Amino acid sequence: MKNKVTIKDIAKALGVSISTVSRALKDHPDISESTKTLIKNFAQEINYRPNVLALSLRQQKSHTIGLIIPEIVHHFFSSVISGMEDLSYREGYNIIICQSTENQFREAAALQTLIDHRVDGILISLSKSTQNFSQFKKAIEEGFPMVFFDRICESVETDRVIMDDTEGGRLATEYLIDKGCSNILHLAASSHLLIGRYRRDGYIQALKDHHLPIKEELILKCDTQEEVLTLQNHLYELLPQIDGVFAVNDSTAIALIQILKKKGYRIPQDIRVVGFGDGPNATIVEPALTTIEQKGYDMGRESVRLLLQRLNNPSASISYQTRVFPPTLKIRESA
Amino acid sequence: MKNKVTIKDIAKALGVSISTVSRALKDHPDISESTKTLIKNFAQEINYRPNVLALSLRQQKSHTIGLIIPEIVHHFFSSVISGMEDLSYREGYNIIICQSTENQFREAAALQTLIDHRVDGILISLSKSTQNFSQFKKAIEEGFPMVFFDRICESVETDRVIMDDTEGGRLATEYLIDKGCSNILHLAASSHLLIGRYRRDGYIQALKDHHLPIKEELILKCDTQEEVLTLQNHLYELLPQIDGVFAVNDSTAIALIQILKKKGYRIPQDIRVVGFGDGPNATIVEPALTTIEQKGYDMGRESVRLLLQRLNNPSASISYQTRVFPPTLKIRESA
DNA sequence: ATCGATATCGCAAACGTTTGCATCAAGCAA
DNA sequence: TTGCTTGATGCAAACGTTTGCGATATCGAT
Repeated sequence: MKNKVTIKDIAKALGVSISTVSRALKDHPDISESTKTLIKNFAQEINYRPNVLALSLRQQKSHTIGLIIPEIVHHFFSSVISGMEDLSYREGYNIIICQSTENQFREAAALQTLIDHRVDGILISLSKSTQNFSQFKKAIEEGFPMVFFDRICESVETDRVIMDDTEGGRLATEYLIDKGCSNILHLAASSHLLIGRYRRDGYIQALKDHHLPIKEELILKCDTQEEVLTLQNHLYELLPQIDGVFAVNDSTAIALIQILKKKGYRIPQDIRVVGFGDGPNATIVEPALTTIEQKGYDMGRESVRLLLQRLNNPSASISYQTRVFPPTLKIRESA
Repeated sequence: MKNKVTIKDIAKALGVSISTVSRALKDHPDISESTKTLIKNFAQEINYRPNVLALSLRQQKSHTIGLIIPEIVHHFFSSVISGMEDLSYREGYNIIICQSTENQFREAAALQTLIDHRVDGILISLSKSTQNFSQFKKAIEEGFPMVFFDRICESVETDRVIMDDTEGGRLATEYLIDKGCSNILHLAASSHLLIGRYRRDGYIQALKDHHLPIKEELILKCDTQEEVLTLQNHLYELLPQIDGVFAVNDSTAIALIQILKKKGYRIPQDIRVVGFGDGPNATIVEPALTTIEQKGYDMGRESVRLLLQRLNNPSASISYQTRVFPPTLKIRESA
């Protein structure tokens, strides 16, 4: 931060004007070749680097994009970040990262901070607790480019990158049915979380498709490892009547497998289990988890692709797009 | 980014000067209470937000810190990021994240980008491939605040946050010895990676302490899941003569356990295995992995604490500090 | 009435760039 | 010589702030 050399220093040292230096450095045709090389060489020599802050202020463009993410320590999300970083790096953008920790107030603060920082656009996956979307709507109405990924909100019109959660839920459940299960427990996410609702919808649809009864008591809100443990006893009571489980994510599926095994259940012989996510744990648990693959890295890339596309299209000509990633069932041993 | 209201707009609307608005908004004593409330209310009303870019440029301080990290998708590193983000959020700083993907050129580019962005300081964990540290040294000499964490470099003098890897390696190995192992294989990281060397040093020290022979052929460079698979045959040849394994990280330990089990070895009865890291996988693999705990979140927090401490101490008065986190052995079932 | 103190406020420079426009000299045609 | 074009460069405003200093008005004290 100290004694950084500026364009002004170059001008003074070479006895030319600031504007000449500026133009020379970016090959403006008005500047003679001789002064250009003179200035360029000198700049190189003293290791001149433009001040991005000043640039951003001047051109009203920061080449920075903001990211709001629920939890960084989460395989899916960190994969998403990785994909985002990779692509934006290639495109000359930087990412400012904010973690909402599933807290809507912190999420709101993050949005404000990012806007204050004049990021060119924002990538966001909603926190579980967010119920009020007015600030997002307002930002978008004001023309702030924003793309929602994974945890989106249907009521705000904008670009989106999601996967087909309904189809994922359907696929998972149908596979269980095909394997002969008829009493399938669904460990679900909170119903106001869209992805949770969709996955449940898929579960229900598969049951309907195969003319199986939908039993409310077999849909249990339970979407974390911890929750599996707290609901342990209730789960044990349910067990005798079920022969398959579709869990809303891998970690609950795995936690469930662990307590099932402790009770002596054999998987998949006694109970079949399928998860959602296909994180690295899926191949470590025994039996290896059959689960829905979720392409975090690709979704991350696609999100910034969509954002940049909008940034580079000055006019709001193109209508909002929704990219849907198809789910794939990774068949392993647990079902 | 569009029609953002500025301090100038407020001035014009209220018929006062720009400086008055600026001072009023920050409670400068020169401004009368009446104009203060007038201006503040108006600013609130039209939802004025200062332009952080302009601020940063003016005060030569961006309230932003740069992070260079090898791989985001890695439990330890994502925990570190999480801790960093949490603390810097509290302290009013933002984080710009760059991923080196274990590539020294990309790492160098990231450093330059961050400096160009005038971040107030940099947090970095070196890529595996980095051998040339001149740019870091230069940056530090120029007074750029930088703290290295985990993957540090001894030859550059700066603040550091590490864990006692030697002690970790010693602890792990000694535990194996205590359990009766005398032929212990070490799956090691590349020796130019400092943490790899230290963990190996700890391994050797434990052997020496207990008067066990150090066999070079039992130290194998193998630090990823993939490498375990490629070295599979070589490992199988080694197996008959060993009764314990200390792996440089959890994922190799787990990969090893998996191929051991495939060969019919019982763990820990036939071979004891201890890992390093204590990620979420450690409790999923069977048998649960005995491993060295690595406090990523805390190390992340401590890193920004150290950095902010230096930022807030204008003079370079305080000498460089190295924070060392003590390792803890998490005893489970694999050893 | 004069003076100094005090309270309020505005001017303008500065942070590091970019860029429209003006300037100036040289060259050339008439 | 005059006038016009062309090539090369500099001036200054602008991006949105902060801040040292000067300006003005008010007021009590002498």
